[in-house]
Amino acid sequence: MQRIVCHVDMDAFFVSVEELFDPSLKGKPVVVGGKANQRGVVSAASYEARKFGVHSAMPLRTAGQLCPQALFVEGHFERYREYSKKVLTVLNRFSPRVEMASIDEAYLDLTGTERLHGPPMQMAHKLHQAIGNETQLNCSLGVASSRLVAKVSSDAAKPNGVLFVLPGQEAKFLAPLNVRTIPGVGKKAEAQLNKLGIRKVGDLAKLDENFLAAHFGKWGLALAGKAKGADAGGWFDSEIGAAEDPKSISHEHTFDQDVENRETLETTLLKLSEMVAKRLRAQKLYSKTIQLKLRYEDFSTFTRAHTLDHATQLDQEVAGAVISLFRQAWDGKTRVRLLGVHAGTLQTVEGQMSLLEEPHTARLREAFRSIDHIRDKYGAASIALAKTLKANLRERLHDKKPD
DNA sequence: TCTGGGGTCCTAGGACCC
DNA sequence: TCTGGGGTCCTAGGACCC
Repeated sequence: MQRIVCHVDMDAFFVSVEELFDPSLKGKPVVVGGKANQRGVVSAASYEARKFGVHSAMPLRTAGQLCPQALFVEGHFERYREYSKKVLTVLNRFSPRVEMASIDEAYLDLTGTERLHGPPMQMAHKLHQAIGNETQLNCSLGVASSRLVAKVSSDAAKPNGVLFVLPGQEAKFLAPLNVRTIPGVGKKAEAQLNKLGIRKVGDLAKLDENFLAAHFGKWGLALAGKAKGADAGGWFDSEIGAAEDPKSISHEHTFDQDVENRETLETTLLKLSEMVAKRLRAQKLYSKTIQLKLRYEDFSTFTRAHTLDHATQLDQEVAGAVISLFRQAWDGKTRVRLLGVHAGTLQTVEGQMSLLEEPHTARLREAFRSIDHIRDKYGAASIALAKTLKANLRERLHDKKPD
């Protein structure tokens, strides 16, 4: 049976949601991400702001210079998650195989739904209309025989359009587009391909796949397939709607001003550790590898990892590992721009643990579970964990006292 | 222009084991 | 004194995506 994939991409999603909460923003240049003089980048720009050259990932200060009259607003991720769920609810009516690929885009497998919903093009228009009616948001849809081509075509359909690439027409559709439009080809890869005289997807499709494999290895081989419109291995080749467990959970923070005060830095690491551990517990996951991320004032960035002898979801164990990595990594002088805490190698059980430790950590786990509960109910300020944790850690790390 | 925060996947070297 | 081959785990860094 002919595979049919639909990619749904919300138009200027963050901006459009903000407009629903504040209709006075409509029709104006709007930048979501923060104030024009803040550290940070643009999360989303309205089409009016884009006319001035503003685009996402651009530093806010640059956006402020390009378009001083733009309205700069903070992002509200709870709102975006709420609207993302509304979109998903609509999608679920159209196919049993749906997958959110990020907060503002999704894939639907429409293969074999024809008898229920009509031909794919008709169905795509019905879906487009339903999303508009039920969320008050615009989106663009791409329909094709692979995820890859569906994604590229939803982009070509913007704004607020629907585009169907007929089976057999994939290579023809892709040929005139820049290589950069292929997902996975970023700035670096584009430059390397350009150096070889490859600019359009059509140039790529003409090449022998052995040539690409010789130049770019495994990645080049997949690229040869993508140039012809195939999902060609990797993430694109996975089945739609086969939800996978997360591979990592992390939080990071960039300071408004670079920091050299140890107290501030370590308190920040404690907060980040708490946030990470709380999410581990919420998702019933345990992490074996804890990683510190450190970025200095000159933007040089380092990571340092520690693998525990058992997987954990406890604030104290995450924080303990991260603080000790930090004390080994930081010279105590260089000003710090960013700190991050990352939990990797996630599993659903604690796994091996020494028999001596077991009863102790089981009690701790209970304690933290109730703390999470109280926090959810009364807010984070109700329990000042950071302070007590910090005192604990001082003992453990300095005096090497058993707790 | 002065660069967020949350992720995924890939590579490559070294340790260690058989 | 010269030295294989494969597998897995760990660590660090980088490209890329939204």
